[in-house]
Amino acid sequence: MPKLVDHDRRRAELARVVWRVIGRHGIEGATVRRVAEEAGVSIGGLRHYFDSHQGLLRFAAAEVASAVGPRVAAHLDGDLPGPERARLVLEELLPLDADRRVEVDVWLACLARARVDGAMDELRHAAWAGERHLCRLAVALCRGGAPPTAIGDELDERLERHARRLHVVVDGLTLQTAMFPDRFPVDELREVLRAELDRTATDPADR
Amino acid sequence: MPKLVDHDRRRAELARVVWRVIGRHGIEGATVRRVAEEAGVSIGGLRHYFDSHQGLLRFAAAEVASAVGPRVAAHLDGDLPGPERARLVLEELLPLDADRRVEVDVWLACLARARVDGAMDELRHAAWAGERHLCRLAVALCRGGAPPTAIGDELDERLERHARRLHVVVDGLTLQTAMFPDRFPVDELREVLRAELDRTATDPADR
DNA sequence: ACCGATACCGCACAAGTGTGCTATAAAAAG
DNA sequence: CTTTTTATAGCACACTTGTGCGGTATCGGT
Repeated sequence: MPKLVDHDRRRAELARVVWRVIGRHGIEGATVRRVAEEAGVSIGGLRHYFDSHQGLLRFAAAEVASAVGPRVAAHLDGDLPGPERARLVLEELLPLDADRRVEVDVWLACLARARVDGAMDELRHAAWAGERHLCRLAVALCRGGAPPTAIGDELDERLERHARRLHVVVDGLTLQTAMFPDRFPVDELREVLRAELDRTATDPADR
Repeated sequence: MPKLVDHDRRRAELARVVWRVIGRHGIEGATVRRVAEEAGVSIGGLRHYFDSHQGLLRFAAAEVASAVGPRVAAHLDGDLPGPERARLVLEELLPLDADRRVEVDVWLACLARARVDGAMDELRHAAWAGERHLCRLAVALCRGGAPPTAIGDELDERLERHARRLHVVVDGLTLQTAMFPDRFPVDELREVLRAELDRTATDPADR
């Protein structure tokens, strides 16, 4: 046998190449040939790890979820104050640097494609639920309440409203900074997020 | 000469067909052939009104701005109270019914393409400025202050912060309800928007 | 030393793409 | 009626796409 490569690791590497290509040429530019060329392999070599173009894109999309997960988990246990951890958690979802920027690009592109593809539907719903869960977690961290245990666990109505709002704000920040990075600098992003978390924490009169 | 059709009107009609196609098959499915077929014309007939595929898509994208403009203008002068008018204005940007839903689909698709195309760049920036202007207008309507006159006029720092936040919320609502219409029902959308406008109006302690 | 599995290559093909082009039908203008 | 202008049709071409398939080099196992 030849080099005997680690299949999973190689697939992950190739997925990063797909990210780069999508970031530069959009998802319609992420053709099999271009990804192969960018990865420095032949078109057949790519097909050895992904049996179809759809499968390649789906895996690349799933990889951003796999990349974000550990990063937020790292913030979950620590000795920082709750609101600070909430901020760090949600900031992992936002395009604050080049790496997260390309992740967001890929994610938005795949989200749009999921409306047509159907193969990414499962992933799309899982990601929504995961993001909502993180928002609930952030609310709990800001307020010092009991964090939700399983994904899907709702908070009580008052806090759930905060989670919904945070979710909307995070998605809005994502879209704006991804589509208009020149109009929306990152420090403005941080400021908006911090203000919303402050509001969640202090909760003035709570309506 | 034959029927002697109104060129502009026909182009607008064809643009609506492009909307339908994008709504159903995504922007990558909006090929010249499919649009022609859906419009009931031949591929050559389409090319008589649009000299290129890019031009077709660009015009279709510009048409959503042209469609939204008059609708918000209709809300601007009226005898309703300010906050109510602010709500109506911003709701015109959100996918609250099937028509606005397809507009949002088209808009998001073209926004994503603008990151690669370049031909839509001008339109993209104009739309951003327009949306920000409407948010400033909504703030002024909620607070009873003097509305901004020209697009690009900033409010004072306090109110500008509200406008930024509203802009983020509107975009977040747009993305969420467009991508996850099943998870985010329209009445929830209305509730979030109304809460944010309330906050803009009452402005509790203003940080 | 040999075998066979494995990683990778790259051509071939059908399908689909945008676009240029000519042809045709229709109706206003003379 | 004839002419001329316009709307529409649809074929042809070059090109790109995803994918199937046979070929080849490489290295671990025996």
